[in-house]
Amino acid sequence: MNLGRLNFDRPLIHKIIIMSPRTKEQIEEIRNTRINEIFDASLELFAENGYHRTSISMIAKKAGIAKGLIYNYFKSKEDLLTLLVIDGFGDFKELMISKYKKIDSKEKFRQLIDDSFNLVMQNKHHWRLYYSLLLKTEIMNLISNKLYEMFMPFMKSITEYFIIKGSRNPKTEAILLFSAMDGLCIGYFSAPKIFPFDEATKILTEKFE
Amino acid sequence: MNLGRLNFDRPLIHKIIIMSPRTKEQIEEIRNTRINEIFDASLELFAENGYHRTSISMIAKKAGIAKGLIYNYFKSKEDLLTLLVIDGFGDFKELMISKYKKIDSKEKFRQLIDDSFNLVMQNKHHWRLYYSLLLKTEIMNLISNKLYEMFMPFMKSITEYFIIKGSRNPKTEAILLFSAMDGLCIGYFSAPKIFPFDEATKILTEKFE
Amino acid sequence: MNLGRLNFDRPLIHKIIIMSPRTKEQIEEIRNTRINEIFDASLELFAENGYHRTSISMIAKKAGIAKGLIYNYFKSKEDLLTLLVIDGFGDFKELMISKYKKIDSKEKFRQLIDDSFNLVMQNKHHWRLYYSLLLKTEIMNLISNKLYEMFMPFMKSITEYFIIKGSRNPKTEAILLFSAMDGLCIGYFSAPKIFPFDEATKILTEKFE
Amino acid sequence: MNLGRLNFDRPLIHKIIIMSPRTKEQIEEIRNTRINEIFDASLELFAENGYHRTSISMIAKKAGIAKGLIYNYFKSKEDLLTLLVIDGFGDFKELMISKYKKIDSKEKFRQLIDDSFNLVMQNKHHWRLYYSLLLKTEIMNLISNKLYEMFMPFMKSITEYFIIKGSRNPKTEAILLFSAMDGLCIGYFSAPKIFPFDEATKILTEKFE
DNA sequence: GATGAATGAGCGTTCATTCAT
DNA sequence: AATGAATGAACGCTCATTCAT
Repeated sequence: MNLGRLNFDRPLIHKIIIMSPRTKEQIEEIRNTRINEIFDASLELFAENGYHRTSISMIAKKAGIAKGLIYNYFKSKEDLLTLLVIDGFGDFKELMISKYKKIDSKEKFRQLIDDSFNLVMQNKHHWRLYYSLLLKTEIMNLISNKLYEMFMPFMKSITEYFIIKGSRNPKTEAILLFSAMDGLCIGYFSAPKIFPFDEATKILTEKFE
Repeated sequence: MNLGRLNFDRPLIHKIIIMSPRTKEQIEEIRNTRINEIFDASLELFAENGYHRTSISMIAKKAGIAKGLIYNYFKSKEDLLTLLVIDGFGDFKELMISKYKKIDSKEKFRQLIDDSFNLVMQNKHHWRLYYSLLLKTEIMNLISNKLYEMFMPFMKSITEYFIIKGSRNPKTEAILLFSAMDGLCIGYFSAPKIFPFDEATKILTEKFE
Repeated sequence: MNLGRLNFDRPLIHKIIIMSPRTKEQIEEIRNTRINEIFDASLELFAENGYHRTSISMIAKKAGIAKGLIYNYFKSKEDLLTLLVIDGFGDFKELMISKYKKIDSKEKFRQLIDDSFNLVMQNKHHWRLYYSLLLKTEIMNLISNKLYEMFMPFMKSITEYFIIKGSRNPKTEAILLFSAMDGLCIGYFSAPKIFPFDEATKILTEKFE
Repeated sequence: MNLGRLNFDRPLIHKIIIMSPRTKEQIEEIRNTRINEIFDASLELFAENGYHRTSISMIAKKAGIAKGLIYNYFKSKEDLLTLLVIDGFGDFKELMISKYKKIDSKEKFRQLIDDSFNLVMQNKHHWRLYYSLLLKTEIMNLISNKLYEMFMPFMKSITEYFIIKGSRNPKTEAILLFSAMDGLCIGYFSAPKIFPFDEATKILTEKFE
């Protein structure tokens, strides 16, 4: 036996099977999926029961995850709420920017009102939640900046339309229209089965166009 | 007899008190006073902090009574809430019955709208609370009968006025007006310092009168 | 039948058996009893397991009460801890004030040291707890004022004794003595079965007297 | 052959990576580096916030590694703690063995005390941590053997010195000195800004030399 | 070796409600 | 009628630890 032929310092060449950690992209994808699952579960529960009567446990159960995981993605229940609300305005914001920067005809005005109400009806959970928070000062303070950013384009376009129309007080008339639309949505959400939503929106449009 | 053996410090198991006689009326009066004290305290605290952030302890402290006593008058916190809300509509109901059974002129219509908004402004706490509950299904279910009783006279008078005016869809137009008024009030409560409430109500009246 | 003879307005005389609410004294007594029960349970558990490893549940269970009740008496777990620690210094404070305002002989100095160590041995739980907190900055900040008030008389008397003895640096020597005593106690608590506490305190006294 | 039918985007179940060969030494080196990074991060955080208020996440973040990796090197958080404490005594142990096996003069005794305190001041984080654990029975049980091994040479040398000096109870006097030193260090760590550490250590030395 | 998403037990705390007095 | 001590379920949240990758 000649041990001298063996070189113990020579690096051993292995083939090592290594479970690589997930790539950043994979993690990003997981996170997005999870966040959306949490959003979906929260939105439904908040809209159904209200914020205070919905517990983190309920959300976790509905989303099919462990309670603690929610805190990997959101700092607190309140943080989840505000991000959820803001997230829900995405479509509205986009619509305003892409289509209604300028309203120069009665026809376009009608379309704006119509599209707005349609968006609400397509995202009922979100808008119901939003309206249920309108009088919660502490929540509104947290998202008022975002709300301003969201609704200002709408208000601006409407106001300009009323100026063109020759309104005596275009700004206030825009606020009134806005409030009336809110009132209709709230009325609808308060009693969806019996509220004559479509007819009422039609009359509203006629009164302001 | 050895009085020394009697322990006068021994606690009395029951204290039997011979009450100064109270008539049923006196008792009723005490109850009403207490209930109003509890209502006042609750209303203020609910308006300030919201329902969930107001505890029974806080209400008791503010009303100057013991926690347990509240349960002599109300079955539960929710029961207190619903009775409180209903109680606050008293003025509105009375006004509708006494003054606006029949609206037969533009002038009277204007007065109705004006008086309604004034009532809201005079009982801000109550109306703020009411609006904050509008989308809480479980609360609304409990008081919907009372609400119907309260608002139906108003709706009826308005609808009749719109019929007289020749509206194509008087009932829906009444609902729209009603919703718009709610929207204005909610808008006002949401941002009382900057909301152009008086101007907006004026324009609203003009649009519907 | 002559109903006219009945006076329905005449107040009805009842004997009403009323369960009177507890008197203030009774309540005060209950509260003191409860507080002491909580103190006893906490002291033992904190001394045994440390502050962080002792949960409010454990304290409640040991005290034989419901978890929530602890919060009727203490604002928080930290509040309980600080009040508990301060409470435990009562004897020491009293001893210093009543007996050791002035130390004018070697004999009295010996007695002071002896009495101090005896107090520690008589309230082992308290002193063990205190020493276990010495390096917890956030706790010490909360009670440092009380500690100052507690130990200053001791330090003052000792310092004066060292001045009389002609020490070059009486204040620092007092601090050294104080620290050495702490060191002995900590050493004892760290290994009570094998630490030669009595012999060590004797030598300590000889070195400083 | 139809390559088009192969889905190259299909995620690989395992990624088999052929590692560049690593010698055992290299692996060992990596491990030591990691362990020291974890030690450094832990020591600082424990000293800053205490053991219970420092989470594994915080340590991982500070050490710049992933949470899970810590469990490759330590069985548990408590395991990390004990190994960290023991590791920190290295200098002290070495000093005792190399320089103070025999103390045969007042001069050398003074040097020992001085060097000991200097070591503490040079490794404040470590010693503060050690003292904060002195009364945690469950931790001390885990490291008592190591502590014995660490401090016994010190105790032995001191005891022998006191024997030479003709002390009546050299062993207990050594324990007393040891405890007093601990007391001084704890006093210093408890209030580093105002504690007269240097003066106190000088007086201590004089009393025992 | 390295990652960080995921778990779930357990924490301190709150509070509507009960009940002996 | 009135008191407030007492309860205990439930809450939001933390974190040591695991494990698929």
